[in-house]
Amino acid sequence: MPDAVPAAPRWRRRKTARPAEIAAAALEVFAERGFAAARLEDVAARAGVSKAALYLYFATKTDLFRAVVAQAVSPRLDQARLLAAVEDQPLDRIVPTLLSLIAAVAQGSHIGGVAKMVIGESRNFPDLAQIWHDQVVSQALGVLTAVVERAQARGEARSGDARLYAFSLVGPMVTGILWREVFVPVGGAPLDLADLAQQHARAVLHGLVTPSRAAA
Amino acid sequence: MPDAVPAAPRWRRRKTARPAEIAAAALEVFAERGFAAARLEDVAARAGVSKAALYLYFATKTDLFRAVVAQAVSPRLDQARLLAAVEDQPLDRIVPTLLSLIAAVAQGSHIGGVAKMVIGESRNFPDLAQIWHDQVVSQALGVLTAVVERAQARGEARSGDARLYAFSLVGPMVTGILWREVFVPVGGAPLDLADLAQQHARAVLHGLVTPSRAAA
DNA sequence: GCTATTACTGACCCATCGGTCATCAAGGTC
DNA sequence: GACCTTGATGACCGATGGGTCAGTAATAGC
Repeated sequence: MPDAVPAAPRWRRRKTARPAEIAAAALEVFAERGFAAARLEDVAARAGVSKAALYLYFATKTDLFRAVVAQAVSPRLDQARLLAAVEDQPLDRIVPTLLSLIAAVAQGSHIGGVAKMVIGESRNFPDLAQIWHDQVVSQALGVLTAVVERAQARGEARSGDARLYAFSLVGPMVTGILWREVFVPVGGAPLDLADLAQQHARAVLHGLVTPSRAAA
Repeated sequence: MPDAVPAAPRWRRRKTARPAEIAAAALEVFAERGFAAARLEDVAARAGVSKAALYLYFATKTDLFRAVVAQAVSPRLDQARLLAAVEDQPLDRIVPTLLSLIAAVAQGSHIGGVAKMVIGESRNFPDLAQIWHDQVVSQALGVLTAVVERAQARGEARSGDARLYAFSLVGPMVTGILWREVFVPVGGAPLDLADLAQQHARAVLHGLVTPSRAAA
């Protein structure tokens, strides 16, 4: 035999890369199984690392969970602020834009999975539900409420509770996102969020009832 | 001392009453903690029975879970059929009725909790998500889709994908129910489902944009 | 009352999984 | 190339909680 082949080392030291990799793996596992049912062994395996290595970067399973949610939240925050910036356009121009953006964000991220997980574990981790509420849901709802109020002030939108109207606007998107997350994997009919955004925007803005018959 | 007081027996034999009581207790615990984090000991305690007694009526924790969901589902099924019966009224009469009914049902039952639990455990118990889909969500969505299609056939509703319109109709209610379940306990602003039903009905039917400006 | 039946319990077993630790080896430094 | 720091590991511990079972006491039948 020739000189021993310099076999690939059994592992490498990658202090900076690890945390993000672990958090990403954890996101997947938590989103699939929920917090309680997720096994750290699985997270470790998916991150290509031993279970003990997790504890070099995260003190407890709960801390890891928090980190994962926080990581999933912060990029969305920026997006929410971006939304807020667009505000001063007529209602029937801004609403389709906002809803389409929600659709796009939902498709290009793991928000659905995180939402599912936060919903499922909300009683066990109230502080997490709170973070999610304060930093994501409440923000988004606030932006929409403000948009509606502004439109009302301009006499452009029907009077009524602006916050409830915000529910009218996002509700179908939220439901659609959860639908895809929960029911499509078990045989539910697929759902195109972009189509939903488009059509729902038209519906809430101008009404489902055909104009000829409308009589508020 | 006089004759021994005939102390209340330490427990009673109540073969027929137990299963329902256990299922009710389990509903509460599962809805609070989710499946994995729920302890059978807690279920037993809340049912006023020992843990071992659970196994006289349910073979495994999973079976108990199934029973709970099934029990929560079947009454709703009837309600769904009832909905379907009302169908042939003008859209702007039937929609407020349906949405208000959803609000009432949500307030008078544990549907919210069950939904939360099914969402959270959907990957761990796909068959449960399926049951819930087939027997509740899909039914309800079907009723709404049919209502919309009928209205479209009468030229009463705007054209478009009837199923997506069904999302436009229920989405805000679903979101509201989850809001109450998840965020209100951690400081989210309270939400009146009846108000939401009322106002949302007006919004989707006749449009958020003030009639004078409307121009589909 | 006496007995047979069985609903119910308390104490136990043991698999799973979060968390720890002694040890190893990658790789920077001189 | 020798040494040291430290990222990483595998084998382990202990608690938790699902599930079991021999025994106990409520009650139906006579």
